Amino acid sequence: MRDKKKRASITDVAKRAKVSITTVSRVINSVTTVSSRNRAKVEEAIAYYKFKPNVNAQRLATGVNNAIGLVIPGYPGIFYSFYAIELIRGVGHACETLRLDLVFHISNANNPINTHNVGGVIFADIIENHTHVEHLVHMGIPCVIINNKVKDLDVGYIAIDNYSGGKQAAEYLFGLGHKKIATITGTLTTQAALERFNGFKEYLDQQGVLLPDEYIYKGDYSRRCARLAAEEFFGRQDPPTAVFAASDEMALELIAYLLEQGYKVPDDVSVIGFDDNPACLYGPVGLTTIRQPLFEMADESVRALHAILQGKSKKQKHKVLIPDLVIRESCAPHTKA
Amino acid sequence: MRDKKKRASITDVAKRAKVSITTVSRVINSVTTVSSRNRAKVEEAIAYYKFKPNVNAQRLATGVNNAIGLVIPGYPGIFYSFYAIELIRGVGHACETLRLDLVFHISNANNPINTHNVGGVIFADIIENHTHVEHLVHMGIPCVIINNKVKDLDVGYIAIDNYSGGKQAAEYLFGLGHKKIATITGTLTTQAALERFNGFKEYLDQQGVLLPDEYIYKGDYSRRCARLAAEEFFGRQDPPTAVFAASDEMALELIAYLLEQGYKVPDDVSVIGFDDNPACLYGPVGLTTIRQPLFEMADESVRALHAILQGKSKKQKHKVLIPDLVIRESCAPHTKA
DNA sequence: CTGAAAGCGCTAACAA
DNA sequence: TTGTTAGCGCTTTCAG
Repeated sequence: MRDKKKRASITDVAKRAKVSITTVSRVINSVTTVSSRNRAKVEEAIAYYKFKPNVNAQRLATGVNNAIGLVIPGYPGIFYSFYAIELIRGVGHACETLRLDLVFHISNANNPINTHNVGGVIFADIIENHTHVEHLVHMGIPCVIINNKVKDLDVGYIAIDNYSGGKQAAEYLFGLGHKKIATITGTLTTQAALERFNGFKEYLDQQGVLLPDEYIYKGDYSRRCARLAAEEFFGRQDPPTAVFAASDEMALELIAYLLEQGYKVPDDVSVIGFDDNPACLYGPVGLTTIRQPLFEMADESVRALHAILQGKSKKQKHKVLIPDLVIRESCAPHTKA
Repeated sequence: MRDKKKRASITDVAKRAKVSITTVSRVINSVTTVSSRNRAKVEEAIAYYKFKPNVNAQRLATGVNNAIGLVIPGYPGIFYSFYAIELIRGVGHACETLRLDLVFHISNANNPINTHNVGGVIFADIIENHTHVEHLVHMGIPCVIINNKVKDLDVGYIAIDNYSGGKQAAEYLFGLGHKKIATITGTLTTQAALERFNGFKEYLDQQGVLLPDEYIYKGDYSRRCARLAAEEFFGRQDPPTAVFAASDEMALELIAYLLEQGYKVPDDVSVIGFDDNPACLYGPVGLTTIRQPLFEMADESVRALHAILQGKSKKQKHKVLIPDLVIRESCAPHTKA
């Protein structure tokens, strides 16, 4: 809408302070070459009008755009995942401290989003969005992808080594003497979940431990699927003695099921999760898990983009963080037979 | 940053199409008075350059700003609440369909946020932000507050009747024959949690049911506090037979505790929540709760703001939705003694 | 149906 | 240290 009572412009301020608009611009932008006398006058006028520079005009004039877009995949349930929440939190926080505008986009395959008017874009994930990223790259808009090592495009990425994470989980369980190990995977169409699973499976393979199909439940990070997996694993005659869940949420639901059924955790069944979701700290059993530094990843990605926007960096940053094992109480050595 | 390879501008398109920029502007804005011949030429040129109009220039020229800000209070844990997530989801969704830019702000008392460059602002809550809202109102920026009936400022609000919600919970439990009823409240510094508590308490008062201090745990919506409350309520010699938790999350943690301790839900203890958080559908016991239409509230608030931005509406909208009881399995009639 | 020209509010040479 | 001036990319009268 047109502002009824137009907001004061730089011209109004300049008039009242009896200086040129350039001088006003200078004090707005903290340029030092302004006499303290003039500065005072300008500041008075700014205060008088409660003047705020028009950001659109600034952006148009400078060509710099201090806004970044965050694209979150829009599939149902995404907002209930620790993953997405941590990223939003991390990106939001970083933007607030760097004084960047955060423009939020929920992507949706059939409703291509408009990430114009931002200086750069962060993708929380790249599912269904590859062509979108391509397009932005083509337009010269810098992109940073979180948790997906995109090598075929000129974009930055900040990921974690999911393969290592899965492997660490397997290693820990195996080291505890478990042989009958099951897993509930994440959404295997994502690179992250797939690598996590591969790291897990391949380590076990190398140790000569069989991971039969009945011990693999292809999940989607939801509590619901964790319960279904639990029913499947522990409904059969030869249940596993340890389970690796690809997210803490799933691990928690699994533990809840186990306790309901009268199993003891970790005495009867060891459970290891993935994420290090603090919401899982207050459950009945402290959850052993693989810590994924989501918040830091988000933070890093904003900083990477910021560096590019400021022209401080010209090349895209690629970074892979290593997740680590957090031992609490949900896993125990396998003793029986 | 300055774009290295500058994006094509309207001038480039005009040149290639051999028309004036005015004509290009017309096709961009779907003005009908353009010959189909010219339209075709312009469209070709637009496609050729993959031209996107510069939003800053558009906003500067028209004075309309199709971006809205969403302010989320920044206290720890906010991002783990169903409340905030639903609002973000709802606002995000509405913005996507209305083609508004959503600028996301995490407010923080000591770091006043910059909600400039938006046409209007939605506050997910108003804690610590009253002066901020005041300031925006003064600047002529329309604001809509969610879940807080602000009457002393010219702002819109979309809220739910929390008093009624609390009352309904009490009514249901009382109707089931319970007399020893406890409650875990939300953060009582918020209007919403306070009204919810008042509705609950006053109904019980009216029925002559005592709500002693030992049966009131002042919580903060976290699972952690729910567990502490549970330990307090059920650690004493005279535990309640029913509990109203001001959020489903807390109700769920309470139930988890109860099951761990060998209580049966709802046979030994009835539990009612608040929210209708779908994440609570897959627990061991279907949760009876008071449904709070957060998503709709968010949606409504965006539409209200949008109407104002479009000039279709001039007066601020005030709306109070009524929450409703959703009966599942976590409450049972009180039979004993 | 089309185009020339005047801004929108601000920044950034360039002069003074 | 200051001001003049020319844009940034687009919309919008207003003539034609």
